Amino acid sequence: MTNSQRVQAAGAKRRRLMSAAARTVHRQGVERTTIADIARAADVPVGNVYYYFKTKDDLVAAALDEHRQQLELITGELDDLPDPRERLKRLVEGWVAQRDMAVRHGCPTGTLAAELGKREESELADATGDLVRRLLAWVEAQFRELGQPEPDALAVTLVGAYQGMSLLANALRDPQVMTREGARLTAWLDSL
Amino acid sequence: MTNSQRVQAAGAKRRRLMSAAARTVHRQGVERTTIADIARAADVPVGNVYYYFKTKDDLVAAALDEHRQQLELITGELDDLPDPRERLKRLVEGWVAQRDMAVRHGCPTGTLAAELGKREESELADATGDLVRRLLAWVEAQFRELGQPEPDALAVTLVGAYQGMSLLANALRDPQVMTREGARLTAWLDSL
Amino acid sequence: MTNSQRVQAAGAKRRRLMSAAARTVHRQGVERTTIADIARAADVPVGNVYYYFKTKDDLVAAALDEHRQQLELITGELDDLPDPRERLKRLVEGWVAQRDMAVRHGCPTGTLAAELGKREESELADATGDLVRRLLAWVEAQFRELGQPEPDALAVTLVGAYQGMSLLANALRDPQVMTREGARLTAWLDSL
Amino acid sequence: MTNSQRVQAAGAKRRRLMSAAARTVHRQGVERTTIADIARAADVPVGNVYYYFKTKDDLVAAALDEHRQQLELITGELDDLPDPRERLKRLVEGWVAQRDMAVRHGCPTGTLAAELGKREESELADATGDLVRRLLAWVEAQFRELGQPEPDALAVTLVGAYQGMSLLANALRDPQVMTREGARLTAWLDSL
DNA sequence: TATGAATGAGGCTTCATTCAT
DNA sequence: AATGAATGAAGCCTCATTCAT
Repeated sequence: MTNSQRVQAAGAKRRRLMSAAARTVHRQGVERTTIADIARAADVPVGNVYYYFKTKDDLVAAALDEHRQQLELITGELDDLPDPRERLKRLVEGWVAQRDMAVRHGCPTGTLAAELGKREESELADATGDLVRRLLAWVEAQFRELGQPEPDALAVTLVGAYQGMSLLANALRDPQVMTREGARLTAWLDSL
Repeated sequence: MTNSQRVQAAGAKRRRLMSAAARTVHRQGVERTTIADIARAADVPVGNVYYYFKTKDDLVAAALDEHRQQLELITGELDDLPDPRERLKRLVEGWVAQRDMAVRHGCPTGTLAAELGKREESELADATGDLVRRLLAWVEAQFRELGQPEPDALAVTLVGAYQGMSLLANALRDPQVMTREGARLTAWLDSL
Repeated sequence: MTNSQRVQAAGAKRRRLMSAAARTVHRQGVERTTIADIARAADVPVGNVYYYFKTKDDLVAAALDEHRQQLELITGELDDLPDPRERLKRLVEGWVAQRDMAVRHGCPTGTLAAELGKREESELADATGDLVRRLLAWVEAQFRELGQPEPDALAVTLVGAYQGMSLLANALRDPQVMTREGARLTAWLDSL
Repeated sequence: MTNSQRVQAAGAKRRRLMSAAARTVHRQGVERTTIADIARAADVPVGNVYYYFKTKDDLVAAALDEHRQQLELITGELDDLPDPRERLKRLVEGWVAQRDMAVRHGCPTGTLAAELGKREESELADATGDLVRRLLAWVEAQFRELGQPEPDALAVTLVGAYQGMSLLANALRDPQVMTREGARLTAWLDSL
């Protein structure tokens, strides 16, 4: 194995841990996820986890970062579309497409925010806030490009609707919540 | 102390524990709340808690029940209003009035749903679903009384908006989310 | 078992833990002593230790307190002697009598001071300092009663000699260090 | 890099590790010092430490050796003085000159002895004993040269006083202990 | 020799739950 | 019913040591 391969492998391991952390925390919640759970999911010996992340909170932060990357990937792709309205509609489509995930575990970011939001003076709570703000900012930019007044309020409405429908779909174990609300949001975007 | 007083005191203790469980779990989340936390908040010796609730999950169920009682209290009062539209608007008003709580700890039911929704095959998850359904049913009844088509979808929209705005207000630590979205919902209800 | 007996038993357990902590820490040093070591020595289940002491440092503080009690017991008895010179000579005698302990593990307070003195801004370091000061204060009082000038300096000399001879006896594994130095100190006290 | 340069560099690394071990262990104590601490202080990668020292105990032994070298350096220089009394007085002077170090971390050898002396059947304990004996032997030689009877006992007294005053200075965080006791020892040496 | 990475044993601590009165 | 105390199963984290190259 060459040096660069080793570095790559090491980077890969770190990334595996980040992804495993994101996945496991989404499925089980922060507090019900143990380091051992994440280690197992990443196929890494428990003791070795601490070589990459000093504390469990660091791993949770990494999970947040993973979601941030996901977000940027998605919005980055949507940015290729010429029409901001189309971008928003595709965003909603994506949410609906993931409805089964929402039914089982809720929105990854939203449930993380709900759990971490209870911590006071916490870096993790702040980081979750940042992540949410990032999504809001992107959505707001689309509304602004559409020439809408109060694009920030519209962004809160749209993202809030997504959070609400994910939470209800999860609580009711009903994917229809996602499809129906998704359709409503799409219609609403078209009506603007 | 007479026998009936003792029974009453015991009932009071149980109720104190329920209320303390609801309050503490709302503030800290299920997993970060210990039995000792609840016992302290209820001013009940730890060992005694188990006389009233066999397990921690039972206490969480009791917290859910406490929220259910709250819900019934509120909807019961609203039912006194003659106009269903007014009832819904007052409901939204109540949400906005509690914005500081939402900012600090989110919606009690919603955050509980987010945390418990991760559990599979869990009575607690089911119970949370029931609680959410109860609210939805009441809201749906109002929309039906208003002669709206698809009152169930409208209920999901309204309650989802509440869940979403609570989550965002909490994540962003911003009460304005509640006031602005509240105003929008009120206007929407007026427009129906 | 009556209530008072139970309380007594509980107190006894706490005291057993304190004594075990003092003994074990003296024998093994702070860092090489585990909570499990102390629990075993006190015949208490590990988990139960935390009912009495919140942290390991608390247990070490308790060990210090145990030594403080020992010190007060000893000086209290010596205070019954009418002559302060005699008191000091008996103190030295006591040190020499314990020479085998010194050879094996050094002076309990001194070795604790050596180990904890490395911690900066530490309550334990402060507590050790207090304990040392207590002994110094008592010795100083005797020298003052003897009409000696600079009784505080003499106290430092005497206690310092004790610490030094204990350390050397331990390092050299030689009880003679204690007897010879003890004799010298006795002669010195007589010469004042 | 030539072969000899490499060997020299390697030797330098080894020496750097020894010195770092001595310094770090003196500051933090044996058990609170990690291999990583020493590696960092020596600016050597952790994994590389084991090329020079097989175990942590070997590193501690190296620290002891470092102190032995220091001792020999000091006594070697003092041996240049013609008068043994002067040599001893200068030794004491050196101790007092280092009072701030004593206040912060105690005597390097003494605190090591206190910590390692608790180990039974330990090579490290033996090695510490040897180091102490070396100092005693040198001091004893001076007293012998001065024609004092029982030079070994006098050596124990002097070195013991040093250990005692270092320990007290450290425990009380008071450099005055060093200056006052140093002055007393100097006067004592003059009086012999 | 040099080095980042890996490994696993063990220590501290928490906490739901049970026990003895 | 009431209560302090007891119990033990985890969970998080550290660290000496080893490995692979």
